[in-house]
Amino acid sequence: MDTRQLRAFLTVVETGGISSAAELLGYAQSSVSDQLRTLERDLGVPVLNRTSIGTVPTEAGQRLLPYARRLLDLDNELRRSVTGQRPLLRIGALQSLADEWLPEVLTAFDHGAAGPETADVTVTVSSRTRLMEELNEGRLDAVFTLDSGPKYDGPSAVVGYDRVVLVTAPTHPLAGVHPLTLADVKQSEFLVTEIGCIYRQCFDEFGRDVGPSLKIAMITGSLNALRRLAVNGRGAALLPRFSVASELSSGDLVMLDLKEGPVRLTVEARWREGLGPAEAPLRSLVELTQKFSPASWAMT
Amino acid sequence: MDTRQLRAFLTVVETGGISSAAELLGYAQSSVSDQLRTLERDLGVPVLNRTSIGTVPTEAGQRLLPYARRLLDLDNELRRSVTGQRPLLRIGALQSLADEWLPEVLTAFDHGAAGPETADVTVTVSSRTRLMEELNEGRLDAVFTLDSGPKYDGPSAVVGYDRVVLVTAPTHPLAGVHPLTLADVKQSEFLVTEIGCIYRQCFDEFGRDVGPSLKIAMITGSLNALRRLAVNGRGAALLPRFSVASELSSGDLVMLDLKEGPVRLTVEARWREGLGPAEAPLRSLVELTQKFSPASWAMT
DNA sequence: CCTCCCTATCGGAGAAGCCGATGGCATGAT
DNA sequence: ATCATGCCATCGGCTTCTCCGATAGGGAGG
Repeated sequence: MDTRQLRAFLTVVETGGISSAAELLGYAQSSVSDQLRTLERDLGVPVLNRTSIGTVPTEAGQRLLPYARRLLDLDNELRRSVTGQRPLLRIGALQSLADEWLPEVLTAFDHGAAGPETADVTVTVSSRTRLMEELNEGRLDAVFTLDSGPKYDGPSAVVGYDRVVLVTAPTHPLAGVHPLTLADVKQSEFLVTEIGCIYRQCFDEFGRDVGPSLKIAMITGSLNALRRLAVNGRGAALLPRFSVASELSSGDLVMLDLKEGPVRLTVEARWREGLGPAEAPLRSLVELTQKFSPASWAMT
Repeated sequence: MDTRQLRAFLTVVETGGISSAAELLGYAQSSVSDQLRTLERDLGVPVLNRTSIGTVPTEAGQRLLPYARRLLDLDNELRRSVTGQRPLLRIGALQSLADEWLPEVLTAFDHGAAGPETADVTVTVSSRTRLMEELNEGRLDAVFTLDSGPKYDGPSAVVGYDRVVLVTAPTHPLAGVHPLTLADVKQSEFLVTEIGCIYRQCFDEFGRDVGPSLKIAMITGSLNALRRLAVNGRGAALLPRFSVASELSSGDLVMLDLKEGPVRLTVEARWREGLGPAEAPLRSLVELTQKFSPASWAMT
């Protein structure tokens, strides 16, 4: 049994085909085919169903899948441990968290941690659903996400809270209205992100509460673009407060004092069991995140 | 990375030399030397210190050791899972437990368990210290031992209790004495096992309580030999009651009613964490052992 | 029916695995 | 000191495996 064979198998399953796996791995197609044949001869059981449109795991292959992942993980962990490197902690986060919050936490972690609690940290930015996929498939060790989504049955911890706020540029018509009513809000145009994004979800919930008449001025996939548009007075946006913390403090955006609608958000850390040497650093990091919540994170 | 290389490394460490490992594995000495060189080239770090009297792991090799074991374990588990075999549960036990108690428990387990709680069970008989060694090194998944010995920091459960009894053949002079006093006992000659055995420990404790004048008639390493000697009237023996249960019920041995000295024994199950698919069967087995304690096991 | 994409197979070149034999090196006995 | 012993690395050889490019088969979709 060879890690190459397991990696080949895993890549075939993940890419859905032998040819694509071969290209990804830098082998000839025939070589991967050979490797798989060797693996199946070794195991005594076919693990892949080859069809003319692709290759999918058999029942035995599905049983093999988690083992292949664990073995390859263990192989990486082994190499780090043997060569005396620090353990690797692969975390994932939503873009907003990765942009506005993780950098400070991670620098604090780098400076504060010591002994067995240090680790090399990689951060992967992705959507909530993809983050959970990667966590479940073992490509990530831990994720930080804004709550919601299906239940997670692994270990987790609440890291902090935030609320959703309605922001505009200070020059925006709504910015001077006190107090602000829902009727005023309905006049304005909104900047929103694409469906599936946490911010879009907030907006949709807000829309359900307020009524169906909210006007969408622009849809963008990039959080930074959306913020810049708001700063330039192109409309209002409904966002977690921490994600516009710097704009609020610099005055580029103002928070409207609307009583209705603000949604409470929970920032949660979720991780895998059996992390090995990365477990201690992760726990230390999670504790740090809980202590680290800046003033702007407090629930008001 | 290849399982052969890891197996070679592990065998070298366990046998203390490359030549011995090669012989054990069925390779030529030069082949194992090659395998190790390949492994070290792959890892980029020397993992073995070769000397003219043997080979021992370097610091990096000691870090490699637990990973090698886990990987090889995982490889075996994988093969079982993929080929649809039941998980393997490797248990170890003291000879007395393996002889007098486990057979019935295991047949009950075989007949009663179902679904994911079945497993192929292997039983290894060994001394308490070796059992704990093999458990810690991952060659056994669980052990059943009579308590005592150093603390164990893994999961464990008390499976039952027993007491130590003084037995002789019914024809033995002591058998007719009622009530029996310590003075009577000191007249008799004892059959004992070798140092290190649980029975010998009972005897030694008894000796400390009674006084230093106990007479040893014979020392034997075999529990069966000791029992047959007792049955044939060659002396008295101090043994856990369950280990002579059949002889007591058949009348081949009688239990002397000595008030002093009986020691309480705890039968304990200890197992590893991270058993994988063998965990559910083990828990089921442990529960079964707790329910299964026959009447003769009750503490009186 | 033809085309396209995916995969298996084949033959050859190169690499790796394995072996037996040899030699170096430290230890321990003579 | 010297020799013998046991351990390991190295070398040349044979075999086997690995990988590749090219080719062929076989279903899906136009």
